[in-house]
Amino acid sequence: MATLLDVSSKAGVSIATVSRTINKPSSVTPMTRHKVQAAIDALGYRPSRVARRLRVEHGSTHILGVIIPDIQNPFFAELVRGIEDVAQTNGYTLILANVDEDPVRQSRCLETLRTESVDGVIFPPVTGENASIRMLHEAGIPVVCVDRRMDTLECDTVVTDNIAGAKKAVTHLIQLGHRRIGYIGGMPIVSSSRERRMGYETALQEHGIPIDPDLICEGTRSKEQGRTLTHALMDISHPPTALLAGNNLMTLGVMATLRERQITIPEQVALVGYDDLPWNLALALNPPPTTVRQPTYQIGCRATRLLLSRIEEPQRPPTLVVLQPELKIRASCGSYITQ
Amino acid sequence: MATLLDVSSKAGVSIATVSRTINKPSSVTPMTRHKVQAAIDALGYRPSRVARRLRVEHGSTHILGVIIPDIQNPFFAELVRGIEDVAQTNGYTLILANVDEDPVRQSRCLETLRTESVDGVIFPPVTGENASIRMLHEAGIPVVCVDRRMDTLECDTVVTDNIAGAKKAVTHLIQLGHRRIGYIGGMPIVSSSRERRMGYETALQEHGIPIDPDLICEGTRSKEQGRTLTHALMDISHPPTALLAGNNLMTLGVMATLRERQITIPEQVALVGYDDLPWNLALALNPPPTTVRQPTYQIGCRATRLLLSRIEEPQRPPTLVVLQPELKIRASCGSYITQ
DNA sequence: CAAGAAAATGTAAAGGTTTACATTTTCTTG
DNA sequence: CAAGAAAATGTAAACCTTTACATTTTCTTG
Repeated sequence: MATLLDVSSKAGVSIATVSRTINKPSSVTPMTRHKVQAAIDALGYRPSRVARRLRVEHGSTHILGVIIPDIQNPFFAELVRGIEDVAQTNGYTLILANVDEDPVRQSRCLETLRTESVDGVIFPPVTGENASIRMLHEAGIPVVCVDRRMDTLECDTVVTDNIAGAKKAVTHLIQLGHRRIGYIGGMPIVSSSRERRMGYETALQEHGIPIDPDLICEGTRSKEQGRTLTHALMDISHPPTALLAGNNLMTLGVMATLRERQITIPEQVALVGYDDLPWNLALALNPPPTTVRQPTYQIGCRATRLLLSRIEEPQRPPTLVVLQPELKIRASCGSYITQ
Repeated sequence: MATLLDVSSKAGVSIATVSRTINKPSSVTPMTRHKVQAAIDALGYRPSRVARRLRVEHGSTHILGVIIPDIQNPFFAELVRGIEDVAQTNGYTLILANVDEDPVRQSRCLETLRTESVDGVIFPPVTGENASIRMLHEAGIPVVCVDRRMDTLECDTVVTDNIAGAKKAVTHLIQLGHRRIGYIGGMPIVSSSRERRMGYETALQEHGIPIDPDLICEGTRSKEQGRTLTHALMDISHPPTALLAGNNLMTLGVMATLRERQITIPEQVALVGYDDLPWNLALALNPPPTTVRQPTYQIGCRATRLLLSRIEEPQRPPTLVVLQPELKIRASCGSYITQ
């Protein structure tokens, strides 16, 4: 690999001049500029980002860190895509790590990002893990929370309005005549699950429907859990006529279980899922499920722009961006039922 | 951020001793080791990977670059997951870039990876772009090709046996009695598409069925193309009774189009798709499609191990790993039909 | 054209680490 | 305990850039 020195000696100038030619061409005679450029081309020289990074004090390393539970979850894939697109157009590169909600892996990854001195980090936090974030804070590395929020707004955050999303879903079911509506959601430590449950309860209350604890099931965000919880819910003495599934994995679990139990959707049980599937894949499902769709790609974009702006202006107070989800009505709720 | 110097002065030793304590504890008195460790803990010191990388000559930067068309494609998501898992357990970090099959974006990304002096790169090449790879070669950065192969085996490669996969699929259809089998595949510049078509043709030949060019459609790997090509194929005078879709996006496009045209699967047209869907999502489709399943996660793992071993031993001759795909028989081909 | 200002270029330090080599300390053994 | 070997530690250079400051060149203008 050619270095600045190689170029400078080939061009017959000092390394400072070469550096300047690259970073601030206006500060250099057209003549030198030309000579240097020729040398650069001849040698195929590219500045080492590593060396550059070491030198430039608070200058950009132009790397962003992204930590997510699992890239195979279409929600996070879409999120990452949004992040990467904005990052790439702004000349930033992405470091990606999957941590499977495992706190050990997570803190190891955050540690790595710190030692890589990335310019910023985007990740969905779990309540109470402010420690990791503070660690980054102290190292002067800005953080943007996505999808979930912290208890206190310590850093920029981009989420969707989960309460509104769940409320829309449940209200839809109520308007269709349902009174016994079950909720199968994720762990309440993650803020989004908590909020969705809150939206569920609010919608019921607003329509004067009592909240029946038997109809509320919470577990981890896995498909397996979706199955188990569905079984549990359908086994109670007076089972629900409609279900709200708290995330995409659970939606699939619920659908699979109902199919197994020969319970038809929407005839016997109506279903609204949270999180849409990519590629209009939902349309290929049987039946195409009505879902609460989050603008996931947007979340990624906004989060990244927020991060870039904070890198510019580190002292700006933390911002909270709340995007609105949308109810995609498809076939899993049927049409109005009487009573 | 505390530096070596901070630690050394706090511990009352030289920076060299601190460095040694970290990298080769055996070369240091238990007593100093203890002092240094205490200082490190007190200061929360972590070595800067950036500085380390600059110094260590051909030592590891412990970063791997991964370039893919689109992380939202479940195939690549699964691939990346395999890569990341192996990387992470070996202490490597991943840089990820989506390039949408765009050569400009791709070469820009490869350039970035070079200037980041990553330890190695994993990516699915397109025929004829050996240039980019050579560039990395010259910079001494090893490359592993996945999913697709180059014309000449210049670097380690991990693929599945696409010919065998397509052949299995088509043979299955032939055994079910089909004679007019259409092929809707991706662009022949990518080796996997080329090979799948080859497998398709071979299977027909082996059963003495003439190849009808009208039944072969090729386009980009998008869902839209899947739609267009399906329309084209079903509009010919003597349309096929069975279809092989060349990749996951196309499979979905085909299914959607057939549904639109009220053509039932498998009654009116049998279908085999290439690439399975994650999360057993295929089971939720209507009908669950028979697919050729690649061991995608495995590909990622193998590729990464291959890359790590090459980093260890740069001179080893290039290896080709071919994994076997599997035919997942589900409902989209129906059962045997007579004639 | 002189002289001072402005522009271009050069010199050298700094950034945080690793490591070859030099120096000091500890150990071994006669 | 002396003296030489072995072990531990220290010193300083190197990795490649950027950039403050110094120096040289070019330009401006009276």
